[in-house]
Amino acid sequence: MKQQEIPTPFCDKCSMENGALFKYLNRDEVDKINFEKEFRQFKRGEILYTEGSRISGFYCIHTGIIKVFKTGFDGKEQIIRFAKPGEIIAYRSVLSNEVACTSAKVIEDCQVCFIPSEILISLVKSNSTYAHELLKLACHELGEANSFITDIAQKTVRERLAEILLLLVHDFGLDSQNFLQISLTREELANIVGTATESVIRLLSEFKTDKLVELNGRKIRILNIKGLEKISNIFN
Amino acid sequence: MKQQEIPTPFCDKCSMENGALFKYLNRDEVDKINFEKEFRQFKRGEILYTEGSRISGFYCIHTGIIKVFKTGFDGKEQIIRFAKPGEIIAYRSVLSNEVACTSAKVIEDCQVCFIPSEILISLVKSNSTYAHELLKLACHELGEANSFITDIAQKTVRERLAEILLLLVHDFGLDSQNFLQISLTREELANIVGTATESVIRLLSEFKTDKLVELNGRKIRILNIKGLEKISNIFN
DNA sequence: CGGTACGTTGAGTCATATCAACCATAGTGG
DNA sequence: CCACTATGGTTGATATGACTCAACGTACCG
Repeated sequence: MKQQEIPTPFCDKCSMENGALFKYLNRDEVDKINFEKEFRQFKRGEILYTEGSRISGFYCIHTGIIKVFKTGFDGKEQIIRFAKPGEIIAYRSVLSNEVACTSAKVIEDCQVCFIPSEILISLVKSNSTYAHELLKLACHELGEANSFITDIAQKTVRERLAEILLLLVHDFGLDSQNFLQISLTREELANIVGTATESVIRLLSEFKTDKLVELNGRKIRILNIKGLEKISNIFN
Repeated sequence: MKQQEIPTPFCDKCSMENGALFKYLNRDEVDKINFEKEFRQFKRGEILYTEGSRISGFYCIHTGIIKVFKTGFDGKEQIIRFAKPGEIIAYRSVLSNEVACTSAKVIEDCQVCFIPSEILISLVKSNSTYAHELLKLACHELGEANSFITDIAQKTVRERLAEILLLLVHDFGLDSQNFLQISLTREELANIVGTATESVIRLLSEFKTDKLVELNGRKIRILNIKGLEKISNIFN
């Protein structure tokens, strides 16, 4: 009953256009996914899966934003990445057949499709172009992880914060008034940068005095991209 | 001529046994690799490839140890991982078709096989089991990268150094007298941990006073694994 | 024998974490 | 409707881990 209230998203459309990953599937394969997939909705704060659990499928994001994070030994979150519409999460665990190495929590209410592991595995086996695309995706993420490691190991908190702001601009964009199109708590920002909440607050307000950003609670307006680039030492 | 002086390694043997990756290939595929591959030798300090360059193939390590690292914007190395016999490097760039995001430098004299990109790509296309294994490898490395990010972001240098020592024990083992089977400069250790050389020196000598290790130049003798585990807060 | 690379130690500095207090906001329940 | 509580944001004071700089020791190498 409930399923009729919620219009099931045009997943084949979503798949073919949004997610670069699905455009290599043929009609039959897309039909199979559409048949097997399960549509789900989550609200901010809800958890899709947690670190250490065994995963029975992966998620394709239709709307909303999800944060993927690890929990350090003292309980502090380290945000690894964000997933937005068109992207998939949990595929790492499915493909490596390991337990989840991260947890996933909703940042902005989302609609997702849950697709059973076997589908992904069978696609890898039957569609070599698709397998290659998945490899590209995984290898690309690996490259990004390597950069992130180097940054955290070598840059100051100040540099990293500037860099993360730019990364968020790149990934989520700005609205017509240059407000960042993703809204995070200071704590979440700290958990990306890998620092304390108070440090983020202090540095943000420094950026504000330097006319690099404007602050309105969680709304961050980006005033000077060049300035942030300079601070972040972004070009390697 | 020179090639006759150096006995070409039994790469199909090496391939089938050492490298988990190659055991999924059939006779024809192994033959093709053996035909196309190029045997190469490098001495400590030599460079196999550098960050930013386009890669025309990947390397399979037969003997020796190679460090894979990124160069930070101030020229400081961040070691991402070590590659040892049976492992492959540079596959990330080949598969993602991106320029190298790391450099590779010899730590211990090595013999490697260089295998052209096309071979790897064609294997991915023709052998789905192999593609799946590569995916597992990449996804597994991704999981390790995520852990490393969390560690660097949250743990102290002291904790990380202890953890790295344990990781080296795990990956390279101890000899009969409990000496670590890989020899690194203090600077290299620092470049894994993500700290300054002096900090590594100071912490190592603290570990020594605490009877956790014994130091003999680059030879490190591990005396108390449990103690190091305790310091490293290793169990997440 | 001088040169080069590596290792060690000490002293001083600074960025960042920690601790604590306080304010703002919104949701809850009596 | 108002106190109540929880959550998040901010600021200040203080502590300290880790970096930097500098000097010096050591070992190997041609």
